[in-house]
Amino acid sequence: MTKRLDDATVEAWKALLRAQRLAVARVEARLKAAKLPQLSWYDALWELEKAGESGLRPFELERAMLLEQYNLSRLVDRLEKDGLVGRHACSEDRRGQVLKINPAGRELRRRMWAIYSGAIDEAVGSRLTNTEARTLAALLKKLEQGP
Amino acid sequence: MTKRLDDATVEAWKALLRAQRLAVARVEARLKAAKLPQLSWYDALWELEKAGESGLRPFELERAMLLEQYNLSRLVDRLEKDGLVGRHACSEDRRGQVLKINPAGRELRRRMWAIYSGAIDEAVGSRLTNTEARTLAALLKKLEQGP
DNA sequence: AAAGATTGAGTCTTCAATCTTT
DNA sequence: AAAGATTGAAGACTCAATCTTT
Repeated sequence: MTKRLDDATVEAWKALLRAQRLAVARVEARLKAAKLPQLSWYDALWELEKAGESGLRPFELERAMLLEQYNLSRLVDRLEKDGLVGRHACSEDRRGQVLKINPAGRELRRRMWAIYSGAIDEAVGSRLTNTEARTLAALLKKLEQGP
Repeated sequence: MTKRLDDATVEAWKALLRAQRLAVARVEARLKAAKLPQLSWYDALWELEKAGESGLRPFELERAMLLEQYNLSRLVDRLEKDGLVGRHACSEDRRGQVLKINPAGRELRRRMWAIYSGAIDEAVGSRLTNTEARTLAALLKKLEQGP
């Protein structure tokens, strides 16, 4: 099935790039104004907090966040240096590690959410009705499907 | 007007981040496999090609592309170093310049489009009906509105 | 003072190579 | 050989400071 690239597709592509960049810029600006770190830190801390006591292997976090291996490795370096997460030996597989969030990491994530949630509402919630937001989410999820 | 952050909004936000990252990664991977440069090069070349003989001032291109000034300055450095665009003196305002695309820039943009268009179709077109694509574009455009 | 544009230094990302364990 | 993870070097981005012209 080789469909010709049509106008509606190009419009959707362009709008996707623009809207995401703008929305992320608005949210990041709010975090920065509150002297808080970037979104990627929030994502990592939140995944680790959800994982709880058992923590996550780097490759699991990597997949959850859609990051490259080396990229995650460096993000964890920074989080660890700031005492937000810990790298622990992995008993099942001696190649690997287990990442766990520290109390300071939970605390920072909480402070970030206070700002982040308001920023999401401003960037998305205030611009769409509830129904529109649901429709948008459903359409975007269709784009995530493989391959 | 302080609306409570609702579930639909959060879902839309998360889907926006994920879908855009995935789609851009897919498209960039295709360009890279064809040994072609990044999307930002395409955008800049296309804006300059549309502008034609009169070219664009850096600040105009900057606004069209949603880039910071310093960021654009460096992108233009790279395009210029590769002989794709030229910086010309501006007669109206001696602080400024005029950017114009070169023949080599037009040629590269054409070669990029051959890959890029197929990649957009794969990342977006093949996953949505025509109607869905139109709906998605319309909803995303609502997110672009000020302030 | 404000607008157009650039730059040095620092941070983050990417590429390719590496190391260890499976 | 393949999977988990890291690293040096190079590329791109960000911040704050700078320079010129308006």
